[in-house]
Order: sequence, then C-alpha cells, then structure tokens
Amino acid sequence: MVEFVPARGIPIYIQIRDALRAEITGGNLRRGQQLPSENELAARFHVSRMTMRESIEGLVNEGLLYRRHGVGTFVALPRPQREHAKPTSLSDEDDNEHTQVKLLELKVIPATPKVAQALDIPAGSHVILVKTLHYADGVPITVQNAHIPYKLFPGLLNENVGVQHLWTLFEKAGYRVRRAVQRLEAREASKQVAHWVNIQEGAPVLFKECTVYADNGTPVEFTYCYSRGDLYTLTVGLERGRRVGQ
Amino acid sequence: MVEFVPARGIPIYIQIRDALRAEITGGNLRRGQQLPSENELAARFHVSRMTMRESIEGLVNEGLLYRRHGVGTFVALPRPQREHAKPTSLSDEDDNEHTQVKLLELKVIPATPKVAQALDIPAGSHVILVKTLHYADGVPITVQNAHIPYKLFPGLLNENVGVQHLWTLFEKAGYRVRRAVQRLEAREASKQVAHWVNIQEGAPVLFKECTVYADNGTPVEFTYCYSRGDLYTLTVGLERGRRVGQ
DNA sequence: GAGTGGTCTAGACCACCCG
DNA sequence: GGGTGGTCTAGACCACTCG
Repeated sequence: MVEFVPARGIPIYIQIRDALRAEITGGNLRRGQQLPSENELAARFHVSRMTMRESIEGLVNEGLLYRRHGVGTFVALPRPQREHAKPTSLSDEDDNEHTQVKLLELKVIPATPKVAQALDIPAGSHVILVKTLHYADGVPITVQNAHIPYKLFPGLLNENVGVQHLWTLFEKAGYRVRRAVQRLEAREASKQVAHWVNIQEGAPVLFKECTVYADNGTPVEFTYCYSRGDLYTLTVGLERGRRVGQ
Repeated sequence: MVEFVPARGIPIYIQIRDALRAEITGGNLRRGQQLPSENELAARFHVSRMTMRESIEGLVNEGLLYRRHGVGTFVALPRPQREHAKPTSLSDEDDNEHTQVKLLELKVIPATPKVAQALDIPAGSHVILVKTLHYADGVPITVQNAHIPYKLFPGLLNENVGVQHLWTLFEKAGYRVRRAVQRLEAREASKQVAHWVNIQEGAPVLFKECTVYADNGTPVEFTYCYSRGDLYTLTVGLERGRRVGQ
C-alpha cells in the first residue's frame, strides 16, 4: 500500500481503488482490520482527501469496506458469493464452461398482451422470440423464451443469437443494461416443458419471468424460463441501497 | 425546482436530492427529459457543483436519472417495481396489511453442519430457531425456519419475535443489515410442509435458503423457507453495480 | 479533547459529444 | 467551438465516537 506510481489515462481514484482492492482480496489486509484514516491515505497516495474518499466510496459500495462515523474504515469479510449480481439475460449463471445453449426457435411474432405490457409496447407489435434450451454438463435444464421488441433491434436476426448473451447484442446496439426484475414461482411441468428437459409431467419446475431494462428505463427483454426443479438452483445476491432515505 | 429553502440539521445534498426526487416521481419531470446542467442546477440551489453532483449521484444510483458524458443528465423511466430490493428477513414482501405471521416455535438448538457453515460458527454451536408460518389474506403460504447465532443475540428470546421483523432486532443490537444471498429451488412438498400450508404432499413448493449479512460481513441469519407454489411469487430486483470494474 | 468520517466550497482542467 | 459531465484540488467546518 506504499509504493504507487499513477498511470496516465486512467483516473487516479480508480487506480487507487484497484490497488486497495488487490490488497484486500489478496489478503494483505485482514477482515475487520482498520485502514489508515482518510487523511493519512490521501497523503500516502499524494491526492486530495476528496479523491481518496472517491476511491474508498467504491470499495464500500462493493462491500469490501465499511465505514463508521467517528471511528474509522474497516475491511469487511470477503463477499459471500456473486454479489452485485449482474442480472444476466440467460439463466443467470451460464457463464462457466459446463453449460451449453441450443437455439430452438428464432422468429418474429406479435406480442401477447402480457409481453406487450412488460415491454411497454402496443399489444400485437412485432417482437423477436428467441427460444433456447440450456444444458449443464450435457443435461437439459432450462427452456427459455426471450422476447425482444423488434423495433429496438431490427438487425438482431442477423446476429449470432444463442451463441453470445443477448446482452452483448444489446450493448452493441447502444443499450446499457442496468436493471432487471425477476418473478419466481414453483410450478408443475407442462407436457411441453417436461418433454424438453426430460422430466415427468407435473414434476416441480422453477418458473421465472424476467424483465430487463436499459439504463434509460427502456425495457429491452422479457423472458419466461422453466427450469428442472431437481437440478437447478437460482442464486441471487441482494444488497441494501446505499444511503437510501438517509 | 426553483424555490428552495434549506433546512438545518439535514445535509443540503440530501434535501436537494429529495426535492429532485419529488419532482421526478411527482411527474413534473417527464421520462427522457433532460435536466439543466450541473452548473446551472448548482447555481439554482446555491451550492457548489460538487455538492450538486452528490445529489444527482444518489438519484442515478436509485435509477431515477442517468448521465451521458458530454451530453447531459436525463430522467429515466419510473422504477419498474420494488428495486433496491431490500433483502428482508421474512418472506420478502410481508410488509403490507394483508399478511400475518404466527410464531410456531422459538428455541435454542445446536447448529446442524449446514447451518453452522452458513453462519460461520462451529458446528453444534447454539443457534436460535425461529419457526414461523406466514399468511396472506388469512391463507397460510410460507413456513420459515430462521437460524440466528445465539452468541450474537443472547437477548433475542426476550424480544417480541414474530411480531417485528428480525431485522429490526438486529439493528437494535447494532448490526446493520447489508447483504443477503438467496438460493431458490422448486421442490415437492414434504408431508410436514404440505400439512402447514395446506396442500397435497408432492405439490410444488418454492424453496428458499437465505443467508443475511451485516455490513461488516458477519452472517446474522440463515433461513429455510417453503412457500406454496400456486399462491406465492417471489419478486427480485437486480441491479448492475455502479462503475464496477471501470 | 483528539481523531475519525461527513459535508461543503470555489475554483481548475480534462474527455466527450454535437453542430 | 461550446457545452456537457468526469476528475481533482486544498482547504474548511461539522458530527460522531472514544478514552
């Protein structure tokens, strides 16, 4: 935490933040340990205290540090799991190498009333349906029906849908994905779902409805998912808002 | 957004933030509308630009505004639902007046290995078991088994458990609840669960495991929940971290 | 009282976007 | 080029906690 040569091009407060994060996750700073005061850190890194605070702020938001007014700044425990849970457009943890995705259908259809409402478009508008089957270790786990407003992404049909996350395509089109709302239920498998994921009709499935929003609030995706109850666990990290209402 | 008399005792940036939030949610500022520049707002509220930015920052984090470098600050759509989803220690949306909670059991037991691991305490340590049944509109929906390290809250047994959220009790004891991790599955109802929520054995239930952490990273609660699949929907808001990795 | 984090100022220069 | 947000400074005073 002593030697520090700022690079050009990258904001200093981010460089300091990265340096501190490395110290913490690397184990040089132990859990519960108190950091030097903001003034001392600012002097050590040769920046103003405001800049130093900006660095610390980010780590507090990440949950790596916490502050106590009038006392000091401390190292929190390592993050329990995948916090800052990025909402993902697929089945939430499909990033590892043991998962595969198979494209079942890709076509333009009129939006059902429910889909239209979720996407905030007129009922019957064109939406792109992306139906996929998701495997883990070769076993089919999840059937997913994603709906995307055709107007927002008219070029989507030419892209490599199913291979990349839909999100990647959204960002290419200039929509920064920011929020998602999921609704979760336990249901009985319909005949169709049972067929796809290879279980008995009526067996429990985790049903998920998910609406994804860009940072300007536009809904960009509405998805139904059906996952095998016996093989699928959805993990969600929740965080309390920062300084909200205070 | 013009007249503004700062009150004493409350930080100005919070007062400005509240004023702006009211403008937005009140509908005076429409979605997509551009706000005056930071400089102009600072002048209007008679504060420095840094203070003005602090106000805006919070609203951006809440998702009410978004910024575009070199362009301006804009009003996002109203929040889709209960974003900033506070993790709640109960079944997640038990705040309204149509829900009741019945205390089934309250006792100290030795921690099972799984509970001990989740709470980061030695196996067999004392934990407080709070078993509750949650009703919506008079219908039993959820059975919950909450486990709390006895060492952290030795006085909990004397409190009005079951009436207030456990969280309230945590905060009284000086633990600020900050994060939670939930694991969700669809399962078949066991005979016991089926009995409590009045469904057939084998019917689908939403199973939830939840670990709750204080802001210093200490696990304060580990909970199992079983909810009727046909009547219960869990809604979760996800947000992308701010400036994470950037 | 001494030290900490919390708030706030009045400037500055930079990076980005647009016409 | 002109306006926007992004970064940064070198101070100041306040509110909180603890010994």
